[in-house]
Parts: sequence; C-alpha cells; structure tokens
Amino acid sequence: MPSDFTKAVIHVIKSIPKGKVLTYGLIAKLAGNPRGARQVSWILHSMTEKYELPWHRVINLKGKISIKSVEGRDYQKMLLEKEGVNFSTKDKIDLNQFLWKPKSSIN
DNA sequence: TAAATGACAAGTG
DNA sequence: CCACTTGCCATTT
Repeated sequence: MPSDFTKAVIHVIKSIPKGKVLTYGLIAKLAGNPRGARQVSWILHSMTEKYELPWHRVINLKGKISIKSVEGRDYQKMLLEKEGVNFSTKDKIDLNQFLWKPKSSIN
C-alpha cells in the first residue's frame, strides 16, 4: 500500500508542466518530506509503469539525468529535448531556466 | 526485527 | 568542476 508521502509525490510529478523539470529533493519537499529525495526514486521505479507519470521531467540537483543505464539516459534526454528542454554541454540542464517553481509551494 | 538497497543531496578536498 | 564520503528514509528481503 502506498503511503501518503508516495501519493503526494505522484501528485506533484503529475503536475509538472511540459517543458519544465523538477529535482528529486524539491519534489520530496513539495510532497511534505524534505529528506525524502531517495524515496522519489523508488516511486518512479515502481509507479512509472502503472501511472503515466512524466518521470523524464525529474532530474537531480546538478541538472543532470541520474539514470544509471545508458539507454535510460539517452531516452530521457530525447523526451526532454522534444519538449523544449535544452541540454548545455555535458548533458546538463540549465536549472535557472527550466526548473519548475510552483507558486503554491510554501518553501 | 535487523540489514541491505537506492533514478538523491550536501559537504569536503 | 570532478570524485569521494556521509546523511536520509521508505521499501524490500
């Protein structure tokens, strides 16, 4: 059974607008658990196939794709570029430009 | 119940 | 900027 935190994370991810990205830590914070960045990762692993989440809009704080498999990184990069998210050198995203900052978030 | 796991984050050198 | 270490915590075994 998914915990409240899990459901909150799913809700946050589903609300990410196209062309924007969110970091694991920020998602966790918006979901009510500032320390739950790592939990976001397993949620993607287990829920991505069941719910149609925009998992590709989730990246790490460095602005890079955290997936380990080369195929996965390549696939996510492709999806993001198709949505208008440009990668600078070294497969990094300019967070100052593409990081989604919902106004409703209360820090 | 304890130990291991992980698509992370922040600190250090 | 890059590599390594430590802290975190829900889920799994």
